[in-house]
Amino acid sequence: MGPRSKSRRLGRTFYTGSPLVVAPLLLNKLLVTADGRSGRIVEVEAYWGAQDPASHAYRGRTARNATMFRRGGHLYVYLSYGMHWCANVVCGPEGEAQAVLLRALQPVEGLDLMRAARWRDQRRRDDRDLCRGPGRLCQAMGIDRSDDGIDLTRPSSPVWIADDGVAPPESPAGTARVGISVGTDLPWRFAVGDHPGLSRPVVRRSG
DNA sequence: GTCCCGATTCCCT
DNA sequence: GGGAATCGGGACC
Repeated sequence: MGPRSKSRRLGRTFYTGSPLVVAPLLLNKLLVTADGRSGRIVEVEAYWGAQDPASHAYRGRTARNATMFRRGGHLYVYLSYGMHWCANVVCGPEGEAQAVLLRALQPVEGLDLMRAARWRDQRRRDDRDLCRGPGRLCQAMGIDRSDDGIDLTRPSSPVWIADDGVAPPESPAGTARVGISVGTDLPWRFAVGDHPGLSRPVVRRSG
């Protein structure tokens, strides 16, 4: 009996909060694909629309970021460095362009599909690298731009988010976001503490 | 039209 | 720890 048998959907209201509320609540939820892949969300980052210089929406609406401006509960997918897809959970009300970047999953189901999607040569590979990093998790889950805009609240969607009863961490510490050049002082990265599948170790600022 | 660079990953050292 | 890969968006002329 796999996790999906006891999973339930998250209602639209779950996604209407701000990214700083939704991001930590997404920890320990399951990202599930229609072909049987699933992974537990262990690392996320909040992006706050027009207020956030690191956000794609900082300079307004474009064809690429249009999905960010929809109401919460949709999937925003974009291409990074010309070769990696990155998946975001849109949250907040319509027009706010708030989103949560999914940075790492703990693989749960469909690991064979994930391995096949990630690696042509399976030798010398570590399953901890399947979904460790925003580009890797999209490759493992088979997510690309064709999934941009799908409804994450529907179990019938190609990708959706399920709650299988595992609670999020009680008070995950916010730490600095990764891979950006502006807004680096904002502690908007949230992770399940000490999880081996994090894209990077959680390091709190000493100052 | 041209130019720069990115919410990254991989492989080598 | 460093550099290459790779390409679309957005700024600017």
